[in-house]
Amino acid sequence: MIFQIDFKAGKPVYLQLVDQIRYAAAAGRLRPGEPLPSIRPLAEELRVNRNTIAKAYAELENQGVIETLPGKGCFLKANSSPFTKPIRDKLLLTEIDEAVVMAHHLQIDRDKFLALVQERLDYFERKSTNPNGGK
Amino acid sequence: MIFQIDFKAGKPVYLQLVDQIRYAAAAGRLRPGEPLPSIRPLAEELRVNRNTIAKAYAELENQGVIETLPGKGCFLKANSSPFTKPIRDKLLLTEIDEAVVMAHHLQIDRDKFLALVQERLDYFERKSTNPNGGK
DNA sequence: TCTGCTGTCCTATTACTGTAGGACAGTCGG
DNA sequence: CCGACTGTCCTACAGTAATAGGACAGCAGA
Repeated sequence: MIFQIDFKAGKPVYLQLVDQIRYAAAAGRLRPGEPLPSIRPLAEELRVNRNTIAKAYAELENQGVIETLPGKGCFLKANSSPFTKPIRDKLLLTEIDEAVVMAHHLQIDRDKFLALVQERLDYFERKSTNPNGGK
Repeated sequence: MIFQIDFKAGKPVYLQLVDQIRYAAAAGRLRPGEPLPSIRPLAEELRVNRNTIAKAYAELENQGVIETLPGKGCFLKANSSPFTKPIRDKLLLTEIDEAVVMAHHLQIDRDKFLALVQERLDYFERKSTNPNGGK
């Protein structure tokens, strides 16, 4: 599990980590129960303070993506999403609307958009179904 | 054209404006060539500094959503998106992936997700085709 | 129990971002 | 040409967010 941090990306390091881990989980490159890299070694490898990693992990725990076992480490959760159904619906709707609005402004027509969505769904599904999905 | 600002939303006022205007444009509630509210009156109405509105408009101009005619005002552009095709593709792909990853973590299955996407496409298309789309 | 690992809390500093007010430039109608 | 409107630039201030280092707590193996 290697992460790519871009220090001149403008985006906070801890958020880059959050994104990459969420993405990796959705792509099946990280599997439920699998341990995440421990905070200190990862911090050293990425040349960042430990608290930066800790903040990313804390955020992921809030989102229900990972869980922390005191003294043992952090692990990818099996059943994500601690949120109620109405909240989950709203979260997803917001994301979808953002994509749809973006498509409008980029002048991407409906068919092309739908094709792209299916392609990405395939991409993630294939990866997360295939044990060697990662790379 | 009325905007709803939530001061305790945590989200910056100028970004709330940007979102609402992008959304309104995609929904056809704002039409190409149509003038946006002038900065000062709108600022007064929303109880914000003019520069907060100006910042939102500047951001929208960067995104190619609106254009500014010096001394005259700001207007919704007809052909949005000043970006090259590869950049546009990347922008859209990022949005779509975010939605797909979100769906994964919320445990929304493929069919439900696709149905939601179509529903939102319908929603925006209907609005932007119907002159009284707004409300 | 001691050592070395795990994550966590508290605190401090730094940098940045959001917001604000004053002065300026372009346009238009009297 | 003057006044009232348009948006813009510059500067300043305040709050917050990102990052960092020290000290602490839980677990496991020697």
